[in-house]
Amino acid sequence: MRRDSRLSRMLHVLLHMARHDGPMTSDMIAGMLRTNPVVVRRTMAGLRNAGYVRSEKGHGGGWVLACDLDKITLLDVHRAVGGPQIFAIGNESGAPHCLVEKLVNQAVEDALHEAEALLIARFGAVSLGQLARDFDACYEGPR
Amino acid sequence: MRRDSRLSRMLHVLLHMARHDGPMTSDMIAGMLRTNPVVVRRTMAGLRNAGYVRSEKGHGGGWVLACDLDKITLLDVHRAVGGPQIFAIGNESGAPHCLVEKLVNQAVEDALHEAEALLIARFGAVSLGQLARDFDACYEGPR
DNA sequence: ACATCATGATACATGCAATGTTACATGATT
DNA sequence: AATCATGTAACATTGCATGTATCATGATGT
Repeated sequence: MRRDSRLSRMLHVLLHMARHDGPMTSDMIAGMLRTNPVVVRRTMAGLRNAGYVRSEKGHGGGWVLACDLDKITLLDVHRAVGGPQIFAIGNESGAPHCLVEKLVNQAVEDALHEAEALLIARFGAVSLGQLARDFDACYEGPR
Repeated sequence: MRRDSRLSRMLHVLLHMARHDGPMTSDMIAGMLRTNPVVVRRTMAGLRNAGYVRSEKGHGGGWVLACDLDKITLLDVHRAVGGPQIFAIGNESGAPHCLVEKLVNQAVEDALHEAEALLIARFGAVSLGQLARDFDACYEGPR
């Protein structure tokens, strides 16, 4: 399976939207992401449903931010794009009949759950506003 | 993508091998895992290369443990089956041209690396010997 | 020797989910 | 009315684990 990059992509887009006057079209965004405008609309539909962006049709239309970047965390975006499976490894699907399998699955899942909890906590602790300020601090030089 | 269950499957097999006298054939193991003997040989080849099991051909042949379960951790097995990608999410493949993208990728990767480090540590801290003893304690009743 | 059993190895098929692509409908602006 | 942009549906592509078929190789038992 290919790696799911929707989170990164949407973070990338949202930061650019914050630094851009007026709406951005799906074509512009697709150019930035080196992909197809349909992929952009499909993915950003989740952000719109969550209330983070709005979209307008017609001349001068496109995508605009609908809330403060400080109100959005990485976790929010992760969930807005569908909250996909985090891990590529895991147990077989069905409930195990075998007691050994049960214990083994539990051991693996326990570790995965711990790692997931840490990841979710980290994602929840970083806001897009903070990322935007980090960017300014890094690339626009000190004042 | 389907979830990679080679780690769980191999742990399951190794614990059964420890509780089984004599070699186990790929057919027996395939029955336990509800899969195909070719899949078993393919996956267990990694364990053999790592020295955790041996395989013998012909009558009375099959798979046998080649070392103490206390010497094998979940991490060892994870690596022996190929040390596959842990996460289903991540950044786009190529190196980013855009500075915003660079920063965003870094933020996501930092969180992923932390979670991965925790998972690897947890996997490395659990031995198959310990799992076997846990099993006995749980399912064979107290003495 | 010879039949049988089991692994080793190769080649190809399948399933699944994100991604890519095409096509057309809908609504807003000029 | 023409143009622009999104919304949606349908289908193709890709990557990877898994499933499957087939034959070669080596070990064991008669």
